[in-house]
Amino acid sequence: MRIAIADDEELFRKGISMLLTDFEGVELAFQAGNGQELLDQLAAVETQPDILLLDLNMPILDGVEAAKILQEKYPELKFIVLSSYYSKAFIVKMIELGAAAYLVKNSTPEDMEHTIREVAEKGFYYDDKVMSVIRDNIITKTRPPSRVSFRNEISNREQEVLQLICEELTTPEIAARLFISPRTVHGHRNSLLSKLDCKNTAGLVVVALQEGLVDIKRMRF
Amino acid sequence: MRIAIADDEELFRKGISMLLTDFEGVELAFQAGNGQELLDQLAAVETQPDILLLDLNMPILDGVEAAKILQEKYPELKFIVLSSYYSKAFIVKMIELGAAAYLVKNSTPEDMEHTIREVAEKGFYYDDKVMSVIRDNIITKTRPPSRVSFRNEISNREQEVLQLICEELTTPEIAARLFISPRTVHGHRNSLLSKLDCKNTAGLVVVALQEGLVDIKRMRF
DNA sequence: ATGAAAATAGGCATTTCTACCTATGCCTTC
DNA sequence: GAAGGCATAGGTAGAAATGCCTATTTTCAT
Repeated sequence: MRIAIADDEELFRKGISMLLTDFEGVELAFQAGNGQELLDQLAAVETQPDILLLDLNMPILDGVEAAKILQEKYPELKFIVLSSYYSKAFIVKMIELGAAAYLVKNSTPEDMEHTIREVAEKGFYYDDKVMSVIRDNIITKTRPPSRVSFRNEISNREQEVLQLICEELTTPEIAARLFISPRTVHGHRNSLLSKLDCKNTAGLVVVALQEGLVDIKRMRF
Repeated sequence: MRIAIADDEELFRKGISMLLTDFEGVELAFQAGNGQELLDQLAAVETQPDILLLDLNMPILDGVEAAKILQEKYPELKFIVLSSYYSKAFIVKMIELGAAAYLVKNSTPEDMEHTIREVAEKGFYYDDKVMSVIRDNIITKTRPPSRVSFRNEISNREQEVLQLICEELTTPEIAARLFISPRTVHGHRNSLLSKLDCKNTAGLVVVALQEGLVDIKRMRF
């Protein structure tokens, strides 16, 4: 089984390489320090690696962008995403881009070997944490806006206003859409800022998207 | 742990009941022969069951319809879908409706016990087959809209400004952070609005998050 | 070295946002 | 029936954002 590594940290790459050599039947295909190098190497080698360990944080061409290209040009290549943290947004994004697994960097070597072997055998491997994120994502995405965390705290009207803010409407536009006074929209916006503990509109949108408080289907894309 | 069963076949229900009594710490809450009976029983009992085994094929009110109502009225109730076949469409549908697990009827008692225990402990359990269906569904659902990446269009400085906007900084704050004039930040912000085709800050944040143009790790949560 | 793009910065005008207030009518819950 | 939450709406201010201009310097590639 040939494994390639794409990570910007030299030391990390070397460390992983050492670990991989200890694994039965595993061979290092090549290493890359950024997404561009990775693509260059993939284009250069004659036999493609079976599995790629792909770091999210890389200069020049990062993991997300690299994954988009991989999905297009090398759909057969199974890649395991390496990241420092469990980030909801990244997990979802990378799974959507075809990631075979999502491995946090402070996992044990045993975790890594297990992940690699599962990916080799079944084509993918999602641990409990990742599955949980995926499940949340499926359920909240299809059951439009309905969630527990902040969902309990904000009122229906506030949610409507939040939705429209995320759809790039200004206060007067929202007022017109909801047939209420702009001042009322102000009030709801202020409640949202307070309840969601934000400093400005940007914060509201971040929280709304991260917490699934709005219906993404109604938005751009 | 109290478990309820909803299945139209008397013999199957009895058989499952017998099996359940063999499991450590498991107690039968009640049985129902169709969806309507299930809802009646749920409304009647004083203490809700912890887990529900829900058959898909039932007369009067089938599993799918029952699940919709369960999701609405008893969102806390974890239900395990029982079905005769692995059907992609059903798996996807039921997971969307909040199913905690999908168990085919010719599984072994050990499989069933394992599923029940995992659901009790983690809140859900998807076996390899189910996971595979979910994965296919996610990837194919999100692949079509292959839109252009904005990554290449925005400059480094613009990306930095975008990042800080998403971190809820105002223009003067961003200017101070980057040691440049607020007017320059204005310029970058305007370029972003233009390049990303947005109407306001809210739009910028939406695009930034959806397209992964910013480092989520540096943000709230 | 010439042109293109990026980064820098400003003027001016308007709109929008945010932060303090107050206040009323309508529900539901206790 | 009192209390509290919600939706409604307004006053006043100042801060921020947005639009539409111009202009310089740097940087990079042809």
